[in-house]
Formats: sequence, C-alpha cells, structure tokens
Amino acid sequence: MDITYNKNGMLISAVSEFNLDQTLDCGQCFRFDKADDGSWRGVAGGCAIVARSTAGGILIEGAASDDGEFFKRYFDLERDYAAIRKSYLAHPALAPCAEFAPGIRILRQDAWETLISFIISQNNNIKRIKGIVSRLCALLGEPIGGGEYAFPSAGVIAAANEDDLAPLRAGWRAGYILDAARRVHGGEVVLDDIARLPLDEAQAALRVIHGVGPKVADCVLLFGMGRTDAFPMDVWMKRAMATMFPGNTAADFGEYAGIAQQYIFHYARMNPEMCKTL
DNA sequence: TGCCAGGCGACGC
DNA sequence: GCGTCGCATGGC
Repeated sequence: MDITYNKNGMLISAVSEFNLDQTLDCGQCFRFDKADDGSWRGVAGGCAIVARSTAGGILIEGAASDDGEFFKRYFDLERDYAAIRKSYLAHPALAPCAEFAPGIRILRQDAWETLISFIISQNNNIKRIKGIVSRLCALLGEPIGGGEYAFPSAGVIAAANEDDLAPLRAGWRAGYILDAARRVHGGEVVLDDIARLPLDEAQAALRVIHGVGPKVADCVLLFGMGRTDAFPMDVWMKRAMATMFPGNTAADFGEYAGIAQQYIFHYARMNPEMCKTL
C-alpha cells in the first residue's frame, strides 16, 4: 500500500480488495453519497472529502496533507483482506458472499458517530437513516465547508431536548439519541474504554444506553471500534443465516466474523431471492 | 396502498 | 427466560 500526495489530493494505491463503491454503499456508513460523476462526497475525520476511483488508485480530495495515517485506519488498509477472503472461499455457502463484493473494507468510523447512527438505524431504512443523520449534523454540527457539517458532539446533543430534535423527524428514536448523549457526555459510558473490553462486557456496557440492544451494540463495535469479532444480526442476517447457514452461529465464522458478516449482509441485501424463506 | 425498514423496551407469562 | 406488541416516519 502506498499513500502519496499530489495537487489533486491524497492517492491511495497498491491496495488489493479495496473498492470505494462496495465499501461506502454496503450499509456500514451513512455520511457518503455518490455524485453523478461517480465520486463519493461526504465527511470523514471531520473533513468534507471527495473520494473517487482513478486509474492510479483511490483519490481523496479535501483531506489534510498529513491525513495518511487517519485514512489507513479509517479504511482499514493495513489488514490483509485477501487472506481473510481466501479462507472464506473454501466454504461453499460463504464463498459466493465473499466473491460478490470483494472490495468491501470494514470502516473504522468514529465511535460516537457510529453509536448515534446505528441508534437511528433501528426499524428504519438506509435512505431515511441518511436523511436523519444529515439533518442532525446540519442542526447541531459545526460547518466544515463544502456545504457539510461535522457530526455534533455528545455535549451539544446532551444540551438539547426532544423538541429541539423534532426537525430530525427521527420519531421515537429522539429519546434514545438524548439518552446516549447524556450518558456519554456525563462519563457514564466511556467509548474508548469500551472498545478494549472483552466482547460480552463491551456489549453490556453499550446496552446501558436506552435504545441500544444486541444489534446496535454489535454495529458500534464492528463499524466504530474496529472489533471484527462482533457479528451484528439484523433482519437480513437472520434471513441469510436461516437459509444459507442453517445451524451456524457467529462463533463458526472465526476471529474475523464481523468481516464475514458484512460480506453476507451485503450479498443478502443485493440478492434477496437467495434468502427467501419457503 | 399497505408493507417494510441494519430493533428496542415494556409487558405478560 | 421467551413471545408479542407498539413505536414515528417515510421509502417503495
């Protein structure tokens, strides 16, 4: 993997198993949208960026000139996905999932943003989740240029009330957002500490928050804390497990179960006929 | 139009 | 412990 800088921005090259469309459109993040020219515009690391696939690699515009380390971590670039994927190809049911979108990388997003985003995600659809997150940032986040806003801090949200959040049109999730903000801002929930706990303890620590159950906790651990041992089970995964992996559990998918989960989730969502119950 | 959406908490048993 | 229910909002 190489990271170089030119007049257009930061260029990430010589990385296998890294596809921008697959990574940003597989349901793990809600702050990027694809523009008409095929580029992805959104916010990462507090910067408004434009990411695009070029002949030379992935080009990031808008990143600070010393953000190579940030994006290595954000896109999980130092993990050997080729080796992980190869181990999945031997499994007859897992192979088609790992082949379908080989360029998925599990993002290491900000834990706080991931927590609120996946609280919003419950019983919701991805398009509307993006809308609510976007309105939350515009309402309470700092403008960062390019028409974008940073994700609001726990302190700012904790100072709001349900009426303040009404413009989000988040429904009953607004109370959950406030509870999360107050517990994080108040120090009862310390996300950096939780990230290092054994999986069951980390799940329990997150579930102290009203509106965080097993699925949201696992999403926060996987997409916001780099915990590839977390295995979120949403409606799509439940269908896929019942039809494609009967009798299997997260434990059957090994140390990187969360990565396998994302291949399966994305495959199931894009090929719903494969996990229809009879 | 009615069903569904990356679920969860409350409640009854 | 487990099943069921309602939940606000809007995408399709």
